[in-house]
Amino acid sequence: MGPCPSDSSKQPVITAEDMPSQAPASQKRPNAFTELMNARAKKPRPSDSPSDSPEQSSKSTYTKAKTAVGFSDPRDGLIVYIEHPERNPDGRVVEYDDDFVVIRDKFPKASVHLLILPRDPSLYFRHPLELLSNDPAFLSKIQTYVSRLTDLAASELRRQYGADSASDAPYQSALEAMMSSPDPPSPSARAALLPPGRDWRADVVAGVHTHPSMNHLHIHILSREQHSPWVKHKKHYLSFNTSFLVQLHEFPLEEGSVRFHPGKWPNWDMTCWRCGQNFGNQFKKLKAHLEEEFETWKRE
Amino acid sequence: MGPCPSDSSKQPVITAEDMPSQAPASQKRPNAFTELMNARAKKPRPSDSPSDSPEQSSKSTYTKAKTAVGFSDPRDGLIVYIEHPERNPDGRVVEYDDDFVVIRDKFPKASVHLLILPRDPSLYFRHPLELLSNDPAFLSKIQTYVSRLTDLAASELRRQYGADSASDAPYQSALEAMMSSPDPPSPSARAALLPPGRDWRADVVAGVHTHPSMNHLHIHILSREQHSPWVKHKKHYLSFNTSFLVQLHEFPLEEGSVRFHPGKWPNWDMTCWRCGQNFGNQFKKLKAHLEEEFETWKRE
DNA sequence: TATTCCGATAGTGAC
DNA sequence: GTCACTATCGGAATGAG
Repeated sequence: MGPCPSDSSKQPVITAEDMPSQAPASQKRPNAFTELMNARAKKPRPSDSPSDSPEQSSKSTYTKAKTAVGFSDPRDGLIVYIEHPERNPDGRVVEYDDDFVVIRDKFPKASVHLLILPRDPSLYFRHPLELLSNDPAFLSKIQTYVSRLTDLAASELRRQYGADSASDAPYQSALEAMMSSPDPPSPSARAALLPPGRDWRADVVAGVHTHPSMNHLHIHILSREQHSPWVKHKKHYLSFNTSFLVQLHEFPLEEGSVRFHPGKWPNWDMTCWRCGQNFGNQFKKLKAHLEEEFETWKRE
Repeated sequence: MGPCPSDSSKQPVITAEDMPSQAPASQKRPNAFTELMNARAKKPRPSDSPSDSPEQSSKSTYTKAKTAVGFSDPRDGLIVYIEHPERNPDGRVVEYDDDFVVIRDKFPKASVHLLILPRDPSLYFRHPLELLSNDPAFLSKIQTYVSRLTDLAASELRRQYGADSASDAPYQSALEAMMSSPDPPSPSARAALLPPGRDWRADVVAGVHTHPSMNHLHIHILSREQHSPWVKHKKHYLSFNTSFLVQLHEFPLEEGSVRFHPGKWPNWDMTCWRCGQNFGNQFKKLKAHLEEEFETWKRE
């Protein structure tokens, strides 16, 4: 196989072989991981028996109540993943268990963009800043997920851009040599034998929006380069590149923090995440600039 | 010849036969009139000798000075008609003499839209409200032109829409009978022999903009129906359908009149000139409504 | 602060 | 207050049968 052109290499083709060993994927059925990342298959969650979940009926009641009054609200679009990850709607489910579903964002704002969806109905409509600031146990669980999913996102960045990256070249060439050797090591043994290469984790951010527009609680994990056709207007960009995004490592917020009330944040200037250049309200110019920064960034 | 579809009958095809006798066109070389309305030919003005006009050289100097500093200002776009009507630029010249040039507006905002352009360079940049309020002799000359050109515009409306008009039917049928008689009367004798038909003059307005955007003094004469693809946005419509247009019959304004300072007129609501319906800022809806009103209006 | 469509609004550059 | 082009900003609908 020759190198892929950059604009045709975005299909997730992660395999179990590509999974970095530092990702404790074994906690969460790594096969489901990688197969779901491929949008090919999913596995029923072990506890998905029809009778064991009282929330299941109440959730259905809730959904029906919403549709009974009229039309469905597009802001409720995440509920189908939360209630029926086993259906793998739109092929977006990456993994799930009793507590969380992880999906690829339907309108990704970066090369990698995952959402963590808590499944506990009592958490659906909690304000993310309040919850993550006041529920240490929940925060801790999320941090565990985020750490592991950051590795997943980093490996996906490596898959997409490793061949273009100068600083990843040692890893890439060592991997190629290893895989073409007569007796390749097992996947779990590989990482320890490879040079570190580029730290793709540094390009992954996780956090929540101060005022989410999708109704159900969700945590974003995405790469920071913001190279995506779905970044279409100012608020798309600002919502991931200002304090409107509260990153996981910033929690818990102190009570009464100004972060709870960002004011007229859509009026803030847009500044390049990489070089800091200020583009004011000129979104198109920012987009053109991001295209240039992307080309430089991926070659780092 | 069968009846023309309404959307293909806009080409000016006025002939000398069509000129209403009440238009004192003979004062202004009616042949030039009609031929220029056809955008086919023009005649040099009698006084256009190279040496008899000191303004001519000063005007050329002015033009050169403007172009010398760089590019020409599109707001000076009327100067070519004023200085060189004999060239009949773009075929838009309707008539001219030593004092005025009459052209068809390059971006007509109605079925008929003429401009009167005074040729005296000392008047070019006079404020139209001030000039028409304080120079009775000038106002009088303009009124004479406007009266005659209103007749011309009315005859053009008759040409375009007479066949569709219920109230013009007596005129139209009498004209047809007259022209198919064995011995048709001369053009100048016809009007006295025809019934009046529809009063198309009532649909013609004349006036000036309080803050013209074209630099050289110009007076508008146009039909009021505002049916034109060049009416493209709110200010186009408001500028002819509010007190921002000062009609000729309103002059002279009293000194200190509020008409000199219309304030934030582009924020005013748009209301239908015919039925008074208020469209606020909804230009597209107004446009659709004007289309309906046009169909009714022309059939009156 | 979900997308999408449509339209109103605003700034620019023309030459 | 020209036109024409681009882009920004703003509201409203948004499904399913």
